[in-house]
Amino acid sequence: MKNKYNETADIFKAFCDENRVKILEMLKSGEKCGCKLLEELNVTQPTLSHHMKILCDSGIVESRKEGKWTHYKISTDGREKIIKLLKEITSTIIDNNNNCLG
Amino acid sequence: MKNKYNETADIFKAFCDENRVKILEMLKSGEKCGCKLLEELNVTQPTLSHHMKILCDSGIVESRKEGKWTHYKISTDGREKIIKLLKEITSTIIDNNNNCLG
DNA sequence: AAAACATATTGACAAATTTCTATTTGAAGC
DNA sequence: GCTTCAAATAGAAATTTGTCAATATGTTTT
Repeated sequence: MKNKYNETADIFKAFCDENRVKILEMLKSGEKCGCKLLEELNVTQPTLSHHMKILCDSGIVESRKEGKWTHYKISTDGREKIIKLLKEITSTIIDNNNNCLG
Repeated sequence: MKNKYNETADIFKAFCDENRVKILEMLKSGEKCGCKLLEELNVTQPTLSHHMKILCDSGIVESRKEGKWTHYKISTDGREKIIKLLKEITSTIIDNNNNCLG
């Protein structure tokens, strides 16, 4: 059964694997297709596909199909939501106003 | 071998377990001792101890020993660092200025 | 239609993580 | 010193996750 704690946990799973953090770094410079990402990672294609699914499901990455390619990029919208979520789950009654911590 | 990707991944592991998210929620209202947290979670004491170690190691929680009790609270400092880290690893060349998205 | 390429899915296995029981450490009170 | 309580550690079992090989799906090109 799914609950909000679980859903939050699943979102942050995007950031708790070494290869997924590497993928995010590769996407810093902009949109890239799967085959390009695959070249720079020491994993097989199905493994990459698995990681891309987790990244997309969490909302931090969005994909765009174009012919036989899938292009991935960091989602500005997803990013904002996740930053907001992190602020929420770590806020306290003393500092629960989701300040800009810069 | 440890690298920066790994270290980042370890930090976000704090947020990718249901029970740890619950613990953070319990700490929203302020400092609590381990035995208090234990009352509200359906886990054994060694399991709680394990989760508290992961939370403290990531920097999001800090502990204070007082007699036989250990008091835990969300670390304002750790929180700021992790929010900053999340912004960094999800920033792009278009939006790499770590804006306040709050 | 067939071949080539990019990606997704399936199923199996290995590694990591979560959880427990049992035990240990350390502090407080009798 | 002994008991009690809080927390940590060790070791084992169960579950989840990451990975691969094999295969399937879907698109483009010949």
